[in-house]
Amino acid sequence: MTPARRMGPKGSEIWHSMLDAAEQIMQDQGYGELTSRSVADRIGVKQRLVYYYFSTMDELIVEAFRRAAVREIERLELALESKHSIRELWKVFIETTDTKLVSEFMALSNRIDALGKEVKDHIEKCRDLQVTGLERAIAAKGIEPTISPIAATIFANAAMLALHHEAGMGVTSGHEEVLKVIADYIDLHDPAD
Amino acid sequence: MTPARRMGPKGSEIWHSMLDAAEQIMQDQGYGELTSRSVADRIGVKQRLVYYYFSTMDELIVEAFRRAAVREIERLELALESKHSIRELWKVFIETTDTKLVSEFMALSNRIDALGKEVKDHIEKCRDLQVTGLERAIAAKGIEPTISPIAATIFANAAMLALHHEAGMGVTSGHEEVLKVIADYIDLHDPAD
DNA sequence: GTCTATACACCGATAGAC
DNA sequence: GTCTATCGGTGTATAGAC
Repeated sequence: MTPARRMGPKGSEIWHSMLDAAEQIMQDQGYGELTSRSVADRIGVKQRLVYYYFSTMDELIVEAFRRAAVREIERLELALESKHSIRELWKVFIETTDTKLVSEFMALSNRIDALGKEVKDHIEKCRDLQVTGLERAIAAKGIEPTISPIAATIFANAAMLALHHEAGMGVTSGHEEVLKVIADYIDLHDPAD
Repeated sequence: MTPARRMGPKGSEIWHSMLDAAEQIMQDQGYGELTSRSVADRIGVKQRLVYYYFSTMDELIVEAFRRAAVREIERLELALESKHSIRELWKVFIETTDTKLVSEFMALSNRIDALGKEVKDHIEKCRDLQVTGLERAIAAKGIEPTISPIAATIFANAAMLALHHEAGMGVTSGHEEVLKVIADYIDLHDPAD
């Protein structure tokens, strides 16, 4: 056994700022530009320090995902407690999900096995929360759902990702129509008081 | 003006095989592994030759996308001529679209401007063909559509991308339900004889 | 058309001083 | 904790021989 390299504390201020930098780089330039040097440059330290806080770049990436995933679950759980949970769950996704970051992590998960596992777990956790919220709301209002809660969840999330993606490229045809379908679905299953 | 470097002919056999290699590398390993060396290795030539056929790697990537896009348009146009055009259009997407490749090109389009333009044009072209086919089929059968053709097109494509992605990661919950919703939509708007 | 050889930049990761 | 310095590897791209 080679002795473990001396390492910095998880959760410290600089640890967080490195993950912040990593997120920003992936958003702005894609994972191809995410390197120990680009992270260090962005927060004004030397490259060597990145390897004091993370043993490999892959580990940094996995930690960045894990932190972002925890945040998203917290937002979803908060929305679930709301009176208008369907509306709030949808707002969490449409307003706070960073679709660019999502794509980068999904692409990376193909070549970093540890990340693939994290991503899979996270998707399943999110889906459970959303479906549970939808089912509960439907049961409470005593409405017959037009399509199954799980299918509705998948359609809504997939469409939102696509719309964000396309908008980022300058394509917007049909977007209004899609949002209207979703809004109608919400109005039907979670009517305002 | 620096004189243009001597270049190999577009469309030659080896030109195509280089683009084939590029596609395969992106599918298997992601665009991070797409390099002049990996392309050359895969077809058994030396790295230098890639720069005889393409002036930069970005150009190779754009050409790879352009070739794939032309193929997809051809498949869609063929499907449009069919009697059951909705069914056939859907089959083109679900059976022949390589979603992994799509994601890679979409990610790349954020940092290669020339590619971004190509991708935007292609999305719009595909959407037009699909929507036209759907509208025509609906008019021919004299049916009142449940949701607008363009929204249906976007939902279906987005859902298919998401399902493929998730399946690739081992997530399959809710997939059957989504496919059933789409199948029902098709049955309703494009009934078999 | 295809090759050898090479320039130069940048990557991940480590040794070890302060 | 943060640094300087450095290794070996690999990337893009070019010069120029055959």
